[in-house]
Amino acid sequence: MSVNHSLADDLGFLLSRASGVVARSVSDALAPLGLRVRSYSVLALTGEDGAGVTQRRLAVLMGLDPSQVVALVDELESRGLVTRTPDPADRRNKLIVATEQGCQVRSQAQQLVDQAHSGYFARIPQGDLDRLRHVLQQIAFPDETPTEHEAETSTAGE
Amino acid sequence: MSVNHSLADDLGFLLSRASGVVARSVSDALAPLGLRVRSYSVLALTGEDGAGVTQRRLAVLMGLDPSQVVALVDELESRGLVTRTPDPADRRNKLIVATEQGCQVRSQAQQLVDQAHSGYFARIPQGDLDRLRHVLQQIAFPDETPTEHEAETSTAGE
DNA sequence: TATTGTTATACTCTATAACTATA
DNA sequence: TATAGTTATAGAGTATAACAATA
Repeated sequence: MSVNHSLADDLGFLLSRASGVVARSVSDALAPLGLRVRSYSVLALTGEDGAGVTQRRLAVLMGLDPSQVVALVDELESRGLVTRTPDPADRRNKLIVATEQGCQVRSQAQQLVDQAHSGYFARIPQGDLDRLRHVLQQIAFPDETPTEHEAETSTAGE
Repeated sequence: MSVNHSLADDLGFLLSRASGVVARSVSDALAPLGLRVRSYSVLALTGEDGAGVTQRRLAVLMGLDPSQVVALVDELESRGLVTRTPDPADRRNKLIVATEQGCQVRSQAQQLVDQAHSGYFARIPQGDLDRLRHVLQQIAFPDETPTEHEAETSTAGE
């Protein structure tokens, strides 16, 4: 399994290159909104649960150290895009919720991100993209049992 | 194509997460050899052409700015793993060639990288990995016509 | 004692401009 | 002039340890 390596065939290298290409494109697309990939991710995640997300959960979901989340939330909060309120049930938790303005910026951002993505993904068949998504999820979250939030994608082909 | 975003389904996000997971693992695996992902890539690329590789070409292949290549080559050169000699045909070019010791370290490194990769890729069917590689190449090198430098590898795939 | 968030710090990675030497 | 390499620098991303507030 380790014969005649060409770096252009190395999956780790290709992941890094592809990730960089897309991230740069997304970053450029988000610049007009004053967002970067990370702050966009935070904003996107705050929209997935109306009750709010704890910073700890943001860190887990984004694969970051909790200390890195602080500055991201600080910035969004100072711009009035999210609020940071202690959870009444457990005051150690801070619940991050998008403001109305934050929701507006988020949907604008999602459009821009989609445009940027389409520049790279549009030419690739939808089935390939679905398989790509599935495989990437396996790599990115190796511990997750796929049946948890995935039950429909059954590749099992050829 | 842009409905009901969940970040866990966002290809850009998944690329970044997966890339980070694998890169960290590879980086840890290479630590005993005093290499990081970047320096390993340089070393790997020097092995693909016996005549040597120019720094400019390294920069293009790795998607880096030429100025970033300098420090990488400096480090490998100071460790005696590569040599940096002016091209007699065009003395602006510096040809980077792996030394004998560099070749030894490279093959050790490739084994370690393979082990690290297998931790993530082994459970994924080979056909899926081939498709993944192909799609990633399209994303990472959108301008390339795949037949250009893929004519000789003839991996008997598809 | 354990957990959430926070601060501080250091290191790596990335991006850019200006300089040199060769062509 | 144009290109390959180099230097310098600033910003963004990443990793770690220590601390305060709360459970």
